[in-house]
Amino acid sequence: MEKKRINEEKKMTVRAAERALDILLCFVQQSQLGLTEIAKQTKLNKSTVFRLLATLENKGFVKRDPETDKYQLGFRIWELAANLDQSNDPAILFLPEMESLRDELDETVSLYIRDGNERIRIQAVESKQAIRRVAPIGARMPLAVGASSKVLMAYADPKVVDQILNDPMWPSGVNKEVYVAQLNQIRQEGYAISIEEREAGTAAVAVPIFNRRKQLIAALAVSGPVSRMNVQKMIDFVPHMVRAAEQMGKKIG
Amino acid sequence: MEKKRINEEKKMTVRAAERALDILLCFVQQSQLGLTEIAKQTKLNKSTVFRLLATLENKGFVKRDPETDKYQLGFRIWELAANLDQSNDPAILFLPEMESLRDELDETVSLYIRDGNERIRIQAVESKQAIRRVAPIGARMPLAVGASSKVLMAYADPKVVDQILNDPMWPSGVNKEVYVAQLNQIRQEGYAISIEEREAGTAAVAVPIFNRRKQLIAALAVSGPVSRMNVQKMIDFVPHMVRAAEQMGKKIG
DNA sequence: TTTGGATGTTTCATACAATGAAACCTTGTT
DNA sequence: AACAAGGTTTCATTGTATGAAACATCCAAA
Repeated sequence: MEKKRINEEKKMTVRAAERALDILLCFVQQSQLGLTEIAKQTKLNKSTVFRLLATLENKGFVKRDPETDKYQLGFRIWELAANLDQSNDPAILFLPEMESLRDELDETVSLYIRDGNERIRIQAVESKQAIRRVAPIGARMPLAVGASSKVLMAYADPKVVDQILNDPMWPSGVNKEVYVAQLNQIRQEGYAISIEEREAGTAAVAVPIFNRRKQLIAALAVSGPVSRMNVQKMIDFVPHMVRAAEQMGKKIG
Repeated sequence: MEKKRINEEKKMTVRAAERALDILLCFVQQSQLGLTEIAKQTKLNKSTVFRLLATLENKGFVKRDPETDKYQLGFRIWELAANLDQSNDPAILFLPEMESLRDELDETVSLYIRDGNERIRIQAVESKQAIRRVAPIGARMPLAVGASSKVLMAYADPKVVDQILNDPMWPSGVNKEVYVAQLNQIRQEGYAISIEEREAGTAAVAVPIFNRRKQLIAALAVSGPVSRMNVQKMIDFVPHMVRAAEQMGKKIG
């Protein structure tokens, strides 16, 4: 029962998986490779390479070029690459919570910040339902309409609100008194709802995200087609959204 | 007696590698995942996931977010994505035509190929309308239902059709006689229509794409919410789609 | 035609690598 | 302090990944 003490460091890795990844990495240098070539580069047995390639092909990570019969990377790499971003701003930082919320509520979740007299959608994760609210990241919208706009305004500095209300660009169709009254109500209730306010067919509910100093960071919104989003349902969403917003707030310095 | 036993479904794949790839694929849907979450999704033992993740991390395919301590995709995915050969891939080659078609019809356009007894959406450009058919690339669907499925089957090799119809996985709810009759009709008319066939609320129309030798390359589909997609409208789409499909076919060798 | 060399594929016995269960940490919450 | 939840490590057992070698295919040269 003697123990092998070859390596001081214990490897807790899986050899077969390691080899599969090594094979994938061969394609960093060359876009097309034959089985034998790969075996040579990786110093693995041909049979081993054959089976691992079969596995990779099976899962769509590599495919064979019908012309040359050689192997090349498959579509799965695109799928993965699409999900690759990271950084430190809220748009990235809050993504996990937004995804959880999307999974809970099954509707599109968006994140907005104010920029001047507009709001910007800085992040979004969409519902997985075939018919869903689609939310392009980076889109700019007026602060006069929409649930998220009102949340951003309700918790903004009063001076800023004043300035925006008196901006010549403020839409004449939106009554300022009514609007200010809505902001008061939103501050009391902690959420805002809009139904086909900015966009036909779409309804949304939004809550504020605060940092630890109770300063407004962003607005978190859930939106979908009016056919699925009645008022009661949106009110039921609020506690979930508030909890998510609190988690997000803790993440910020 | 039988000389050719095509597609002896014998697994020549490596389980450990398969599982590692399954773990990677979890990140297609979520950008960050904990070990336990992954174990749940893949139905693998925690220890197994731990070791495979260690392997993936070691090779740079995943890394841990210092903040959340969760796993996310690593830099290696970029290296691979940079080397994807796009030149002869219909999914890339046909993108311009698909975008034009989307702009013409203002509904989501998808491209499907057959893979075994399934179809895969290898490319999609979505309608710009807020409420739209959303079409994740890479999605796999059964060949038994849906407009694109039937187009792929209608123009497939009869032997292949036979094989798929007799596959034990064929859904018992789909009558084969009716199905085959539909395939005949599709061949005559040159297009297929489905209304809430595979997915509630969604309708689609599909046409075949042939290469110069009149071999089936892929199926081109336009889909949207049933509220916008009535039968007459879809029939009106067909000439536009056929023209696009012909352009695409010419692009292929 | 035969020969050879270079690919890719399949078979098989065997060793040992991968595995699941359970114990063990760590961290945060009540 | 007790608990829960996520992550890590250990260990015996087995079944799977493995290399060697045979087989198959192709193509080009003799």
